[in-house]
Amino acid sequence: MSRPQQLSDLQIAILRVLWEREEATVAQVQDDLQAERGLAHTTVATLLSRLVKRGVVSRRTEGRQHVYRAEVEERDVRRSMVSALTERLFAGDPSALVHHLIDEGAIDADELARLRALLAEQPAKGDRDAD
Amino acid sequence: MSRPQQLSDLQIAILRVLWEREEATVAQVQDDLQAERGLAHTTVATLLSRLVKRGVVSRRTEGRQHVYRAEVEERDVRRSMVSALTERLFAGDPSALVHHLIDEGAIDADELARLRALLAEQPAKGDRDAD
DNA sequence: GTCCACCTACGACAGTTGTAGTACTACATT
DNA sequence: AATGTAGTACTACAACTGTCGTAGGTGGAC
Repeated sequence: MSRPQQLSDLQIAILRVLWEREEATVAQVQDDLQAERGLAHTTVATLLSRLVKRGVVSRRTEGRQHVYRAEVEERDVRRSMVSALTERLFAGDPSALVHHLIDEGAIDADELARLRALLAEQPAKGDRDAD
Repeated sequence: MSRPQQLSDLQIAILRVLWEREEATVAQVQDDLQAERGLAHTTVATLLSRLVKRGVVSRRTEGRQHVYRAEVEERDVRRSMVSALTERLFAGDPSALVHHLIDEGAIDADELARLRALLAEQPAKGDRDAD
């Protein structure tokens, strides 16, 4: 179950609302996305339906309204999308991705320090296979 | 210039061939992709044309053949795609992405050690803004 | 009891992608 | 010269995506 595969920008934006709210109606999703994207109510409804059809989102009917809920976890989506990207662009080597980020200067000094700390406390996790 | 935007899996696969070979004909690209994807010659030609049309790839005519060349650098594509992903999934925080990778255990002990070393030798690159 | 306001369902349409066939051209070989 | 071959151009088509509009149903306000 939950093989999130690849999701578009908009689809993720919608999921983000659902993740935050736990459950949401079309109107709530539309509202939350109003700032970044002014989508018509029906557009949001359509998107949600399509997401339901592919099992990424589920819904329950409450009165004459549908209440939607994400069926995939943010963590899983992150995992699958990051790993797809890593596959495509970094020959599947996640540390090459990290390398890239550092090289690009995408991570500022503060964050670098935090990462150093994180790495320091990270023991040999290599054999942690349990997933 | 070169605003690589988002590229699909296949498009990147093609670019990868061009990056490696510097220049390539349709036949060469098809050949190199033969293993991972058995695409018809015309399919590859179509893909390349579309890439040319959007400026990602250029071509030069040599005899009755076209010789294609990538017009975007791998590094730029990586940058824009990674940053788009970071935006979407990690609220634009690259270190959250690194955090995720480490959390997932995607990076094994060896690589972790290498990253520690990398981080250690990485000075305050925070003010390196030149891009 | 009527009518409005709110929702959903469905259809539509344009643009992109993956995939490939067909048509056309031009070089090379006999 | 005739023909085969290799290569490109163009067309096509199905899926998916982003975007809505319209139609239809239902509950609430007068």
